[in-house]
Amino acid sequence: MNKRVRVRFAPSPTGGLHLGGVRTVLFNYLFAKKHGGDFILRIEDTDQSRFVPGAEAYILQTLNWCGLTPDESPEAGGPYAPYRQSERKAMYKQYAEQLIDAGYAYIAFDTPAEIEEMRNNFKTPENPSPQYNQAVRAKMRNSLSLSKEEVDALLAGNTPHVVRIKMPDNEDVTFTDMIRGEVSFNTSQVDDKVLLKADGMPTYHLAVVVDDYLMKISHAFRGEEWLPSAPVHLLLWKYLGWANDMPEWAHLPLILKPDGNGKLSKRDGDRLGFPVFAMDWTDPKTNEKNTGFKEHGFLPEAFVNLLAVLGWNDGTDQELFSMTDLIEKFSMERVHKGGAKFNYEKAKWFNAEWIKNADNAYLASLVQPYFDEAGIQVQDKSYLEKIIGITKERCILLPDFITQAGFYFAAPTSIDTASIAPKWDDAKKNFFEALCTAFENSNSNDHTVLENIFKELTAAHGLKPGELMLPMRIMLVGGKFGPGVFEIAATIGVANAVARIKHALTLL
RNA sequence: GGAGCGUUCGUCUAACGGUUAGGACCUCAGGUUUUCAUCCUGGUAAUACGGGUUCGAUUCCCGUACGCUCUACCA
Repeated sequence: MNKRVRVRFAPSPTGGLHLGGVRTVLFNYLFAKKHGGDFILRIEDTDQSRFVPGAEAYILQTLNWCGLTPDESPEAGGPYAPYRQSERKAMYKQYAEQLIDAGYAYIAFDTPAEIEEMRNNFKTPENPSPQYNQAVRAKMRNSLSLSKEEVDALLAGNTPHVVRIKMPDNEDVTFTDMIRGEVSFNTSQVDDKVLLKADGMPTYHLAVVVDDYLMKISHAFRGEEWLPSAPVHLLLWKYLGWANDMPEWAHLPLILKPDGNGKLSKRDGDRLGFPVFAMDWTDPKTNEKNTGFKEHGFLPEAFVNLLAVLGWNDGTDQELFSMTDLIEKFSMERVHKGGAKFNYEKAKWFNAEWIKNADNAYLASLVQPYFDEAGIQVQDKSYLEKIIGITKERCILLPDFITQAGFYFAAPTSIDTASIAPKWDDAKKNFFEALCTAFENSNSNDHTVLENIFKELTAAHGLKPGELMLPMRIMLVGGKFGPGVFEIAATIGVANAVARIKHALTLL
């Protein structure tokens, strides 16, 4: 039982990656890295009708942004290529045939209309959605109910058909889930799932088993929504003769919408005003746009952190974890069984914490694009880093730096004169005019020098510093926010400060 | 309808039979900051319900309720 740890994330390329998907990746990744194993990205594109161009590239970009780069993938290749199921199509057929030959599967010729008819015929109040199972399969058109001659004739005539698993009657299938412990299903409750579709493509059920086997997957982690079909997969591993190679399973809890109940969906984000995708995603078919955590101004470290503790903790009070911490401390056994409601307020708190603790140069590189977009010119990189250092504790999301730090680079474009005007009078106006002169004469960029000048002048004018600080702040930064006024004046330079005060004076 | 899974403060969670049921977010009240934010101190707030087992149950068992997932030639 000392086989190499190999795990996979196997999305279908149908759209953007949302919180739940990224967390599944994260837990896979953490488990693999903790055990020195491999993390594989496999694209499950067996449903051509749902294929969305660009989705695969998007998924890969997202993983890279999060720092969850796969060891093997369609792009990176690897010893078990190809990693797209559509390119592995030819492999699945032989296993389907193997199952038919062994009596574990059969060929079914029923058309969608015939199945629909069956469902209508067998529908009762007690059983509103009849399944294609052992109770009805004898009444359908398949290799179990038809004679060999009929089947051969149908096959010779190229009649469209699928391959279905023949679920045994009343058999308990039990397995150990790493999160849930022992889980048990009775085969009578599960239907004869289609294994191979009429177009020759495998369904998820066949493909996941075959590929996990061929790719030597040691642990299979997926969302809780897969639990009910687990017995099908278990049986397939057994029927194919691979029982000894079967991976260990863990079904991850769902991430729920913040209000009400149910799985978090992309619609919830727009409805409640927060991102659910990792990065911006525009559906090329519908042009529907969903915003991402990245573009909202989240640090990837914060995003990974908040996802990790949504359903997992290390048993201590620690909440802030770096990727290195997570790799060291993660364990699947400590993952919760129940779903967790997503809370955007807490998510923002994680980001604020990460911004406060981040390296200034690193933050500068992340902030730069927002400044570019806002038209804020940065001449001196080290100046930017310095400014970020003194403003980062007031920022929750990266775009907050535009308002919290932008005034260090250019005079504010809008000045909140409305907050000054009510108490404005000539005495104050005279004071600020005198202050400009005094500042100019001092030619000092030392905040204590400037503060002393300011205080001496207020005394000379018979005014109180308290009623002049706020107006000065607003003149310098545009509003009621920011670090200490004299620190700001000293940082932007006394000449700039004077220019801003003079400009503001013309507006009052 | 059926099957499976789940259920501790509003939210995320800790407590692997014995705690005044702990922490964090949110919120509220103070303090620091002559702005705002940060920061600091403190408060409110939970074991779904009913039975067992046990000297003792948040914890183990059963039932009930509620919720979720699945019940496709989608994953």
